[in-house]
Amino acid sequence: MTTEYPRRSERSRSAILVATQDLIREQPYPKITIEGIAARAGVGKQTIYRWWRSKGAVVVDALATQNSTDDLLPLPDTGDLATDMRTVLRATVDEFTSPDVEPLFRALAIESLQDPALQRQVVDQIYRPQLAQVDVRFRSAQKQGQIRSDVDSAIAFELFVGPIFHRWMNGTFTLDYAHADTVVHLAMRALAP
Amino acid sequence: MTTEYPRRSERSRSAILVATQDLIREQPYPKITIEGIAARAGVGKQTIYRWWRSKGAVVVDALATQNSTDDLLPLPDTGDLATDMRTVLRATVDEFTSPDVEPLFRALAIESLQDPALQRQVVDQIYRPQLAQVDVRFRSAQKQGQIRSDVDSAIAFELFVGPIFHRWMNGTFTLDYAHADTVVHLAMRALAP
Amino acid sequence: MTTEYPRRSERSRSAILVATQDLIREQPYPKITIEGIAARAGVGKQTIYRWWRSKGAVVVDALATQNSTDDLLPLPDTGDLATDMRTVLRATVDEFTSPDVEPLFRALAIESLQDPALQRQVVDQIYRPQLAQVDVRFRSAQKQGQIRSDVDSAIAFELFVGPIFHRWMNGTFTLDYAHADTVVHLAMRALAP
Amino acid sequence: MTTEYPRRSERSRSAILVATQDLIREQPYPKITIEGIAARAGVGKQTIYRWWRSKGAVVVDALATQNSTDDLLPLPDTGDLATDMRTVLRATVDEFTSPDVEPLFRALAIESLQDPALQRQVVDQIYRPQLAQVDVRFRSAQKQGQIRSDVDSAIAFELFVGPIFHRWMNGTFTLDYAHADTVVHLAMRALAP
DNA sequence: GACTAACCGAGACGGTACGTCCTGTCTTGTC
DNA sequence: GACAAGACAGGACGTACCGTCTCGGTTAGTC
Repeated sequence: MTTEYPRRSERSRSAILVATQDLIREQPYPKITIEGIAARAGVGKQTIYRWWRSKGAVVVDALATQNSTDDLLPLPDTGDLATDMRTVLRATVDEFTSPDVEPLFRALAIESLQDPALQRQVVDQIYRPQLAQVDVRFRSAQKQGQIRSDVDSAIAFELFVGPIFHRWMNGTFTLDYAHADTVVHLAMRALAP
Repeated sequence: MTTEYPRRSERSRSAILVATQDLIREQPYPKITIEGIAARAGVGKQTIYRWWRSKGAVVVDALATQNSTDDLLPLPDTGDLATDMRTVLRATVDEFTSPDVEPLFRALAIESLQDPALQRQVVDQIYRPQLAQVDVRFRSAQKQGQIRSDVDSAIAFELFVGPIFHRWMNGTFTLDYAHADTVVHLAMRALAP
Repeated sequence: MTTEYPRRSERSRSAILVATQDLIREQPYPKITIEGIAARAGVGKQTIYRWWRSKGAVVVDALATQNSTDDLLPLPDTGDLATDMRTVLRATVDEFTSPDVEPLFRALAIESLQDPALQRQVVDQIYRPQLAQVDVRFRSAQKQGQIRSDVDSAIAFELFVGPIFHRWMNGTFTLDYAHADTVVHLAMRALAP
Repeated sequence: MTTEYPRRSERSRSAILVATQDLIREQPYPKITIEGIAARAGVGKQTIYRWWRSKGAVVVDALATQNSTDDLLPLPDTGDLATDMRTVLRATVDEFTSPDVEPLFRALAIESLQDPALQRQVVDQIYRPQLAQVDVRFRSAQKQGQIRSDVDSAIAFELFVGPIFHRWMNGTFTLDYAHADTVVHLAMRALAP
C-alpha cells in the first residue's frame, strides 16, 4: 500500500496531459511551449517541472495516457495471420491519418529524435510491449506453418510496419487501406515458408 | 541563362552551409541556432535570413549540397537486382551509421516533421530523384524476370528501405550489413515472380 | 497602503539604476544601450522592459534616484534673495560642470527632447517640485520688498536659470561662478521693485 | 574660380536635404534613419555618406539651408531697442511654435547634445553670426544710452533668449507673444543704465 | 568623339541592438 | 509540502539600421 507521489495533485496531472494533447492537435508543434501548456492547464510552470524532465517527457506521457485509455492494439487472433496483420496495419493507417492521434505521434517523433533518453523511453514503454504481443502472435503462426520459422520477430514486424512508417514520416504517398493490404500481401509472401 | 542571384556572395553562401554541417555534427541538434551558424560562418544573421526562410531550409540546403558533392547513390547495375540492392542498402546502413552523415539526416527529419513545406522540399529534391533512379533499375529487373511486374516501384522500394528506416528512426535495434542483407533477402522473396 | 510592486526585486532595481548612472558617466550617450545596462547590472533584459517603458524612462529614474539621495536644492534662506540665488546658481553651475552629474542631465535632455511623455515626466517629477520651493522663497522676498510683486514666480525663476541653461546646452561660453553672479546681479535688477 | 565639389550632383544634394526636412516634420525624430532619408530622396546611401559625416551633419545642413532661404533674423533697427527685441523674440516664439521649423530645431538640439563636434558647428555656423548682428544692435543702443555699457553682448542676449529657450526645451509653460513681451520688459529693466 | 575617372542608384555584406518570447530556477503566499 | 502565480537571469528569435563594400550605368571634363 505505497503512496508513490504522496501529495501529487491528480487534478493538475491530468489537466497538464489533456492540455498538452489539445495544444498538439490545435497548432503546429514548434509553437507549443511549457508556458502555453501551464496556462492552458491552469497550472504553475513549476508543477510541470516538478514532475517531468522536459516538454518531450510530457508529450510521451500524454501519448501513453491516450493510448492506454484507447487500449493500444489488442492484436486480434483469428487463426489467419494475414487477416490479423491486415487488421493491425489498417488500424495503424487510421492512427497515422487521424487528426486526433497523428499530431501526437509527430510530436513524439520530433522529441525522440532530439533526445536519446526520450527515444529509449519511447522504445521501452511503447514499442517493446507492442512487439512482445506481436512476437506471441508470430510464434503461433509459425507453429501453424503460416510463416517461416527462421525469421526474427522484430525483423518480421518491421517488414510490415516499416513501409507504412516510412510513407508516413516522409509524406511521400497517400496512406490508405489498399496500401496497407498491399504491404501485408507482400510481407506475407516474404515470410511464406 | 540569367543570373539567378545577381549579387549573392558565394563566399558567404558556402561558409554558411559548411558551418551548418559542422555544427550539426559537433553537438546535439536542439543546441544549434541561427546565431551560432552566423557566428561560425563569420556572417551577419541577416545574410542567412535574406536567402533562407528558416533554420530548416538551411539544413536542407546543407544536406543537398553535401549529397550533390558526394554524388549520392550511383545505383549500380550488375544485372542481378539482389546484389545491387544489397549494395544500396549497405550504403544506406553506412550513412545511417556514419557520424558525419547521420546527424544531418536526423536534423533533416526533425525539421521536416515540423514544417510541411520543408517536408515537400525534401521529398521533391532528395527523395524523388532517388526514387526515379530506383524505378529505372526495377523496370530493367522486371524485364529480366527477376521480380514481379504488378508491383509499383514506390512500394517495392519502401519494402527495402522501410524496415531499415524504421530501425534507424526508432533506434530499436542495431543497423549492420547482416541486417541489410536479411532485409534484401526477404524483400526479394516478396517481389519474386 | 498597498504594496505597489508586489514582488519586485529591489536588488535588480537598484543595480539597474546604478549601472545606468555609471555607464552614462563613462561613455558618450549614444553608445549606451539597454543590453549594455542589463549586462552591467547582471540582469536580464526583460527585467528592464518589465518595469520601464524605454531607455529614457530608466534615465529619468536614475537621475531622480541620485537627486533624491543628494537631496536636490535645499534652497537656502538667509533673508537676502540675491545671496541665496547666488548660492543656488553657483550650485547649478557646479552640476552643469561636474563630470558626475552633467552627463546625466545631458542624457535626460536628449531623451526628453525625443519623447513628449518623458518630457512631461521630467517636468512633473523634477522641475515642478524645484519650482514650488523657489516659489515659496520668492513670495517671502516679495513680502520683504526685495523684489516686485507683479512678476510670476515661473518667469522670475526662468530669468535666473534661463541664461545659464542656454549657455550649458549650446556650449557657447564658459560656465563659472563669475558668470552665475553676473546673471544673479542682472536678474535682481530686472526684478527690483 | 574653384570647383569645390567638382562633380557633385546638385540634384541629389537638395533632394537629400528636402527629404530630411520633410521626414523630421512628419514623424518623431528617433524614427528618422539614413536609410529612410536615402529612400525618400531616391538616392543611394553611399551618396549621403560621401558628403556628410553623420545624420546630425545632414540635419545641420538641412536647417542651415532652410534658414538661409528664409533669411534668418533680419534684426530690425527702429531706434528703440525694446521694440526691436520684442520683434525678435516674437519671431523666435513663432519659430519655436511653428510645426515647420520647431522639429528641425529639436532635431538639431538632439544631435548637438550627442556630438560635441556638431555642437561646435552649430554654434559657429548658426549662433555666432546671429550674435554678431545682435552685438552691433546692442552697441548702437548703448551709444544712445538705452542700455548700460558694462554688460557683455553675449550675456545681454542670453538674458533675452535664455528664458524663452528654457521654456521651449523643457516644455514647462506656453510660449506666446505675451510671454515674449514680458521677458523683453524684464530684460530691458535689467540692462537699464 | 572617344576616353576615363568620379559619381550615381541600388543593395548585399558583417555587425550591433532592438524588443519579444521562452527556458528553467527562484520566491512568495495560499490551501 | 504541493500548489498558482509570476519575477528572475539568460539566451535565441527575427527585424531594423549602421557604415562599408561592390556592382553596372551615367555623366562630365580631358585629350
